[in-house]
Amino acid sequence: MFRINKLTDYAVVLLVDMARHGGQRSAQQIAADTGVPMPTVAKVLKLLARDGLVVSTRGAGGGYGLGRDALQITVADMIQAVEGPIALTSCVESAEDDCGIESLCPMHGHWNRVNRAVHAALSSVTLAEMVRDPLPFRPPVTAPATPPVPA
Amino acid sequence: MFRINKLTDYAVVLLVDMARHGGQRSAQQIAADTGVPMPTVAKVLKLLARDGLVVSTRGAGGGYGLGRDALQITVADMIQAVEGPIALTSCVESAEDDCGIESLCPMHGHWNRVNRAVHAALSSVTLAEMVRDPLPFRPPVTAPATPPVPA
DNA sequence: AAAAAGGGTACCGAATTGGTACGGTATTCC
DNA sequence: GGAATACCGTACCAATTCGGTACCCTTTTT
Repeated sequence: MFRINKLTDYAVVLLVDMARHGGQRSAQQIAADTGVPMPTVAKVLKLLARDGLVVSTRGAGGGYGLGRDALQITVADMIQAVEGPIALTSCVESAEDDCGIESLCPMHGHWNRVNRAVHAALSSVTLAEMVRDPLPFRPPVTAPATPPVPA
Repeated sequence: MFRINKLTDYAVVLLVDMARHGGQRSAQQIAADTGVPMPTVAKVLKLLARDGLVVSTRGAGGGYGLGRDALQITVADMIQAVEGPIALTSCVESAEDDCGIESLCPMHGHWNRVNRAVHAALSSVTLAEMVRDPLPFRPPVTAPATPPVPA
């Protein structure tokens, strides 16, 4: 697991489509263009608009456009807009949860460190990069340099 | 969101506890020590054992011990052991899912790039580091350098 | 005013997750 | 050699979360 929401995946699809076309386009156009069902498009775009990643124009002839340059929109931004603050554990962000277990909490300083590293990684890829080149597609990383230890 | 499983959080707690004590200890001891309910401890330790992060000894006087040096166990290892391969989207790992939507799939080369960055970040923190210093605890990163765009 | 287009809320079904229970197997000690 | 200890494995249930849809309102243009 450890995967992003489907909605976030949609968000990327929509944003890339918008970046490719440029200007204002209606949610319906975008939906027809990407194949994502219209109600879902509306939902995602609204989330993105809340964080300023896209801007909306109401009324006839309105629609959505990118809120800022594609170079200024990172994957971290998208994930945050759709899924809320990037926090790997419940307590990192605001400590509103009391974690239940005592011996668990002293750990969160470390999670914070990990969290920062992940956030940096996610901020390193921009929408502009995704729009550019089609896809290099290198082999996945699912089997990294940690071979199982023989018993 | 974008957070790890509770079970993964437990895994860290258990591993840190084991690293602190060293040697073989029974699941019950570890459970009593950490406050994590016994059945859950057993479940998590079994997952960790499957990937070689811990080794088990059966029978009376048996128990669990670290499978390798704490320096060789990374956060990425733990997450993978508990939650399966680290893949941000469904299709990155094995392409068994057909993604449903056509225009979505050309995106996964990029997700792969992001995935690799995240994996590197998670591999950069080891169990040994988590066992060491109590906690520096710096401010969270939930509000990064991307201010909302004024309408 | 009427039509077009986004805004917002609420709700429901489905999938995942967290947690528990139960019986089985291996090893040690008496 | 039997009993106690401790891990092994599967299956199951409850609860939370997620994805998706429907409905109605507000704004703007023609």
